[in-house]
Amino acid sequence: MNEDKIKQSVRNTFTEYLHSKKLRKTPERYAILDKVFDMTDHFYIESLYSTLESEAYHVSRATVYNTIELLIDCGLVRRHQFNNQPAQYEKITGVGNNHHHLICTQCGKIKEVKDPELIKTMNARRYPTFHTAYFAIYVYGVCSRCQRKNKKK
Amino acid sequence: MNEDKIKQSVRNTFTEYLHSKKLRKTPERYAILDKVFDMTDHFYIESLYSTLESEAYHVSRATVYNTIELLIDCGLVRRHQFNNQPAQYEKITGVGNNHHHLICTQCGKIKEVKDPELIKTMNARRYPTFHTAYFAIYVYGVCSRCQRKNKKK
DNA sequence: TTTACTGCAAATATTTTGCAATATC
DNA sequence: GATATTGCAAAATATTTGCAGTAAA
Repeated sequence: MNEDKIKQSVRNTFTEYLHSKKLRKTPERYAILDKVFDMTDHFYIESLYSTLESEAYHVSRATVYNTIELLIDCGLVRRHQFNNQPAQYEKITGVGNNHHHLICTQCGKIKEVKDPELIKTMNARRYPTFHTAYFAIYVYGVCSRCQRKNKKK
Repeated sequence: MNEDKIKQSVRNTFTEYLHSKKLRKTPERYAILDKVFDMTDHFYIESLYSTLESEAYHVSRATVYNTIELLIDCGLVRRHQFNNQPAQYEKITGVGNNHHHLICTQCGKIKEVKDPELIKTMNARRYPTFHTAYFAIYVYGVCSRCQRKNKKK
């Protein structure tokens, strides 16, 4: 699926969601959705906001915060929060869970890794009385770069 | 292992850590460590701080923040952060990873669940060039209480 | 025409920082 | 005695909120 088709598909998802919740289909919301899906990596509210600004599309921060909340609610975006850094977000394309995160406790760098077997195992898990929607796996440790740095000392 | 023995053991761990990093062994640090290990559940900096205050042991918030950072660094405490709530912490006793978390996306309630098989699977994972220290698994969904609430509507 | 949504600015809340006083090593 | 750590207050930062104006339905 190419980028345009993905965007069209997520726009449809969003439209359905807005419709079902009786929320309004404003140009701001679609502009934000589009920029979110231009992002190739994790992003912050601030980076999303300034990307929009840099392209001369002005929306208030309040609207960015508000819209991201909607995108999370309809499953198009997920939030991550590490240490006491500002919240990070990532777009969700296709199947919700297909990777997880390695987080370096020294430099804070985050790497996505695919591990289909583990994902399969996780998907098979059931917890009584709990309706699972999705999950997140964070592996903490020391990345190769920091390992090398440590050796030098 | 009873509570006193656990406390003695974590005090030793902390002392070794402070020693190895050439940090000072202040009474404030040990008082905070002790209160952390009195906590039976997840806690906030603020709840830890006010517990100390209520027992007439005064430390500044800055010291609480600073000490928690040390406890995380030496593996006695872990941080969690959901939504945009303040950071939550939990003490780590014995083996680091023996439970994971179910988080209700509606009411925000967090439940710890044991799932030894899954933990075993996770512990067996290896990621090239990455030195794993520990991991966290968060399962998001709707708890039983909220499921019932939703049905009523 | 109704009222949900937007932008802006102010408010809130958590965490961090600067600095003088104190206590550990 | 040197300096790491503390307490306090102020600052920084991220996010939320109130409100008046605008636009979607």
